Amino acid sequence: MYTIGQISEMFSIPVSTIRYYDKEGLFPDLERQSGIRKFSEREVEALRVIECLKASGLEIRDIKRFMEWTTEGSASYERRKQLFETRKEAVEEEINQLQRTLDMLKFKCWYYETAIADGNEDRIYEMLPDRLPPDIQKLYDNAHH
Amino acid sequence: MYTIGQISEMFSIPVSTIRYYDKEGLFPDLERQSGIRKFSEREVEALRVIECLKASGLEIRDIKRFMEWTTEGSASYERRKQLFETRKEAVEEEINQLQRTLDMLKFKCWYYETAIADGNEDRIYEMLPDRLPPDIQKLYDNAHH
DNA sequence: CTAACACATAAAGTTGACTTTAGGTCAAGG
DNA sequence: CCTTGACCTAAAGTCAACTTTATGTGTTAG
Repeated sequence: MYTIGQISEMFSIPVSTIRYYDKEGLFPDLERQSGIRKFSEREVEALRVIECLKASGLEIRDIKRFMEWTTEGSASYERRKQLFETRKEAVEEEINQLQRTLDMLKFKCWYYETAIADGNEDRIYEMLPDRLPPDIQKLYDNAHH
Repeated sequence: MYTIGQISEMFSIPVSTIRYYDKEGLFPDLERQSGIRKFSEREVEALRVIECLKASGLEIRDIKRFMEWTTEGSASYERRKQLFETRKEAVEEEINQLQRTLDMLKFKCWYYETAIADGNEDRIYEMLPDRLPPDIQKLYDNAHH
């Protein structure tokens, strides 16, 4: 059993944020001893799931819905699985998007390295849009539509 | 030359958002003809950069600073390159983080597939925390610190 | 005994990135 | 001529996710 302060330490999350999560219903079965929250391993795992679902782009109110499902036992296995499948696809798409962003950033790094070496952007303009060095051309094409 | 409506179409961004970007100073040299904004290829490329920097996690006020640098010509090449290098590292870190999130999600998908097959979570609890199938163990370990 | 801590609440405030609203100009079509 | 549609502005409103503030309780250390 942990206090809110210990959980805060453990996850490097402010105490106020954990109280906020509790207020929003993210710990449906959290116990209390004379008003004081007592966090068990169940809540520790819940917080890991909260961080995961948050990182996947889910909003607090939807995380709350999920946490309510966990109190229904085996009746909600299918819904819970569906949620994780959907989140998995969303994160895969997000990673793809970031990969394209990364290609644009790499292109811009090359762009300014070249501009610094030349003192101007003239030579780059002559190479644009389809006479760039092969590896750079790939980045450029991937990033520009 | 494009009107704000054409740019809105081109990028699938609301007109109000483009006006907001302009108000925030993201198009430092935007021309106007009797009050009406005229977007050139320069602004089209600027908007591509805005989307890229936004996706990299940069805030509007910092994107504004970058756009001001572009009006300084070759004097700011070094600063601009530095910014893209930093953003590149931030996005690489973000992708790593999302990869760990993805491993957690894949683990949870397996978890509920197994729970659905068994009708309960008993067998999973017996495998936790270090007797999981090898490929699943990898996901679990990667996701749990 | 009292001061310092860790805990608690309710309610108000903050932040960033938009979006909406209310009002106005101007050119073209029926 | 008058309505429609695309443009304009300034200012207020929205939303999610916290954070801060003001106030209070209960236990422990000097």
